[in-house]
Amino acid sequence: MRTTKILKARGRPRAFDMEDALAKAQALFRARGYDALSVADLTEAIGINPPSFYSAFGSKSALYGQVLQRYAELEGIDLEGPFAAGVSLAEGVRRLLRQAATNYGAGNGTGCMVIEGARGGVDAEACRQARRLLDQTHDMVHAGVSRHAPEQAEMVTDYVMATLSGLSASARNGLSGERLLRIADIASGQLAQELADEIEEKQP
Amino acid sequence: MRTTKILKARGRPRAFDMEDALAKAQALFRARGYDALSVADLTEAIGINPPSFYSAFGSKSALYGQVLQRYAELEGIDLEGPFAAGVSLAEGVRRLLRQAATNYGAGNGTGCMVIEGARGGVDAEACRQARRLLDQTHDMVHAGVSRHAPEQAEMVTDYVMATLSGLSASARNGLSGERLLRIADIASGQLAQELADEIEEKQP
DNA sequence: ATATTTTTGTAGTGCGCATTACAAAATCCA
DNA sequence: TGGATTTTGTAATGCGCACTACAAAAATAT
Repeated sequence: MRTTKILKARGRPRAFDMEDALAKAQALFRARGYDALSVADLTEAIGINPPSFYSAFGSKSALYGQVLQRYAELEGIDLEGPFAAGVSLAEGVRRLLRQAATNYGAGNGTGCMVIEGARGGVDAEACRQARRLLDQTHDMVHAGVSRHAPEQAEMVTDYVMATLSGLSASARNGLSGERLLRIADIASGQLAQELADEIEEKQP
Repeated sequence: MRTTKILKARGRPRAFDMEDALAKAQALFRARGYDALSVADLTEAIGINPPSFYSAFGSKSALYGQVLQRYAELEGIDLEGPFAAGVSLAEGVRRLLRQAATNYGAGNGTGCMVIEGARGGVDAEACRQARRLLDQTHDMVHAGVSRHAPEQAEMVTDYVMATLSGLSASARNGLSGERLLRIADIASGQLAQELADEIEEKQP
């Protein structure tokens, strides 16, 4: 709708494009992380001065939160499809991990913004903001796994989240999309075997 | 030997214990990372003033390098045993990952100091120092794997390094040693399956 | 036209950081 | 005892950071 922008618009109009600014901030935060990116870096990249920055975004931390949300919406991986009805758990995990590998590999060595942000550094509040999103991801994976294998949900979720972290770290270490996909394939193949063994034990 | 300390010792003697100071610095750097730990934090923890700090360690970065080395020697995982003769590749990887899980879990939510340090943040030089050690680890894993399966060495090494990163991240997320071990078991089981499949394909 | 509202540019603010100048103190060597 | 050497404590230094005071500028509302 954007009624705010079109219908009203009192006062002096903004001299820069908001979407462009958010896109640039997202790319910078994703590449360098919260702590290593200064407000001066941001204002220079956007092409504005500090007062415009604070008037538009409130604070560095607030912009980071907005950008994290934007990243999750625009570039986050699909957590519903892989656990939909008609897809086995092993196959769902395989799809999830392959999707992550492709996604992280396409980021040009940046990995996942949420996972890397949640690892934290100097600013505790920024870390918390990323953690909130990562916790949401964790809960959605847990919910999806629970529908197939409630008793092993914690174990499988632990494994999936650890593998996502490993993929993101490997992406940041410069691994190609192909090599990331190979990691995802090994990781998901192993899980199929593990799940098959468990079923065997319970239904001999 | 410590000849330097006992035989010579000109000038005013040091008023603090060097080993204690290094141990404290190691614990702090491991828990908080390089950027989030200030020299003021360090001097306060050790119980000295800045001039003593710089006289003893040179700089924050130099102390970090020394402490990283110390960590690798004292708490690093064994990269030789798992790839020794008489141990299959799958079993070697299983031992390596279980060792890492136990090690990272014992760190009280700190994960691996080298892996986390290499992820970087604000200070590029500190990141490079950790990276150097992580590259050494990578090369040793690669060499160990190569002796068993030279053609798949890159793939297996990628997988092992990614899993180590995932375990370290999971440890920092607060997972218990038990849950980390379960992740390590699934991950090593998955690789064993993959390796078995490859052999099947080549010797049908 | 005038008042109102919002953004803009210039030029700062205070704070925490790693690091250091300096002189007194504590040891060894002659 | 006196000179050499190193560490110590006090107290700074300069720098980069997130953030802001202020007034001019650019739009709408009446």
